[in-house]
Amino acid sequence: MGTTQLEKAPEPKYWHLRTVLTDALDSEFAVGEVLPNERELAARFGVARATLRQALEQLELEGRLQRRRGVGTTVAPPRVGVDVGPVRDSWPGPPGGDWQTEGCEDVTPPAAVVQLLATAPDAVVHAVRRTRMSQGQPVATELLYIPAASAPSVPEAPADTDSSSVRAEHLLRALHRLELEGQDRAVELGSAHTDDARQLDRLPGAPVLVVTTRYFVAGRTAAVSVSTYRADTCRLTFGDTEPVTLMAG
Amino acid sequence: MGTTQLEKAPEPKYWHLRTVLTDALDSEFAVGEVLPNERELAARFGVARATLRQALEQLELEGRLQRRRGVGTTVAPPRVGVDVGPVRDSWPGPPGGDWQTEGCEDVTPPAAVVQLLATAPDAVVHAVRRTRMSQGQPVATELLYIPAASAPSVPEAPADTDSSSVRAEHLLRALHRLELEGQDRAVELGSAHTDDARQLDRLPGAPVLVVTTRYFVAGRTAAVSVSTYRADTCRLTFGDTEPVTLMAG
DNA sequence: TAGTGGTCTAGACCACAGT
DNA sequence: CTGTGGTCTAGACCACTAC
Repeated sequence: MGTTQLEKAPEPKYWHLRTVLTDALDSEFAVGEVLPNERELAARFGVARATLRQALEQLELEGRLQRRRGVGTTVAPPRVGVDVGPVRDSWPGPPGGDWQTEGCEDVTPPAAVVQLLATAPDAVVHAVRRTRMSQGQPVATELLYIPAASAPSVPEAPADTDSSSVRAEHLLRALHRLELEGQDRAVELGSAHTDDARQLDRLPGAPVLVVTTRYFVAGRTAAVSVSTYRADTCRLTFGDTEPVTLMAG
Repeated sequence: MGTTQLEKAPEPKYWHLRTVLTDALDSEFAVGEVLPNERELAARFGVARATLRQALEQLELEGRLQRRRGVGTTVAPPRVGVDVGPVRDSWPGPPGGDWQTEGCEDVTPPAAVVQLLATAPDAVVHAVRRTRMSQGQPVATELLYIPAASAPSVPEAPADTDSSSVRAEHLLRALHRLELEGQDRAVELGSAHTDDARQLDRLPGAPVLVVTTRYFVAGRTAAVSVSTYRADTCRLTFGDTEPVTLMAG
């Protein structure tokens, strides 16, 4: 046998590159430091730029790198833990939190939401748009779908003079008057659509964690929120228990 | 002005393709149906294969498509909701669940886990490996890290004759004897490493949802589990409240 | 063996940020 | 303007599955 090894499946180059770069990031780079540009890195490793980029994409997805067009590739800080858990079953609102309500529209929600709300397929519901900030950066956008039945005090077609964000506050207050029985969450991977991508300062298709929350009132789903978190920078935390003394620096 | 439009930023081809294909999947394809191969699709849309593949990658990431080398691209079924929530604060175990314990090893855990366990950086801890099945397919692998202090009844260095999976059962039973005070979860995006990828029937680097759970006993972290779920096929559900009557088909 | 998706290349051009 | 990452191309070859 001419070959000294059986070597069934050679590791792909981009995966090996990812490993090498991971180790380099751990040992030789500081957070915020800028890496050499892609063309130089590719040359240095003896691969095509596309292959090098495949490795960088992995690392960006894992939250190790941050790439900005026209600027360069920098070492990303550790992911920020954003709390998504049920601190207490409660309605969304602006109680000192880091959420910021942007405004509201009347829309026919996507099919998945229609199914959760059990409304008519072409029914128009209120939709409050909010943004979540963390450490000065937007980390999530949210669309809170509120069927008209859940907010009867808010007029269907508001006067144009009624500011969109004022109306959003009305809707949230209307929700708070309902007695919340419980909620329900699901997390899945998605890709940022054009609007979300722009708000999150990402390109279309960027990986996001989509958190879908159902709000129950009187045995029915009174509202549904769909929150879109940047998957590269966020770690979603669920505090299932009362806060425990942190023991890890 | 020669141009009739301002047209600031034209949509990337791969993103437009993704939209077109999404609509096509919604209207013209059934679950399980196989799509034309990539070379033909690329020709049909008048783009290079790499561009077409960029769109397919998006759709696979979103759980709309399933691609298998040597076979083809098929329309994926809707994501399966796997429950990850605190049905009741409880230790992991095989109480009729869909978890299957594979065996155990003694390892020095990764830095992130060491930090959570607050053990010495080079300390060896027990690690029970489990796999979660759903609808006949593996959807997650898990490594449950148990410091020796949390399972004093299990010998440090077992006889080789002691089967790995038998020892794993011993470790789980030892945990069950401790009074669990609470738990803690975090979800983030990761990429499947070589071992996990193989167990999940994916390629290295495949997107996964990593669920990190801390188990608290006597005010300290008695164990940490790191579960790796296929991000393309799984939707993680957190039943924060007692089960509510489903109302959406 | 034939056909599929996965990897890799060596280019080109574009959009954007900073000067 | 220059330099960066983002998009796109037209090929080639490889690994795998199924017949």
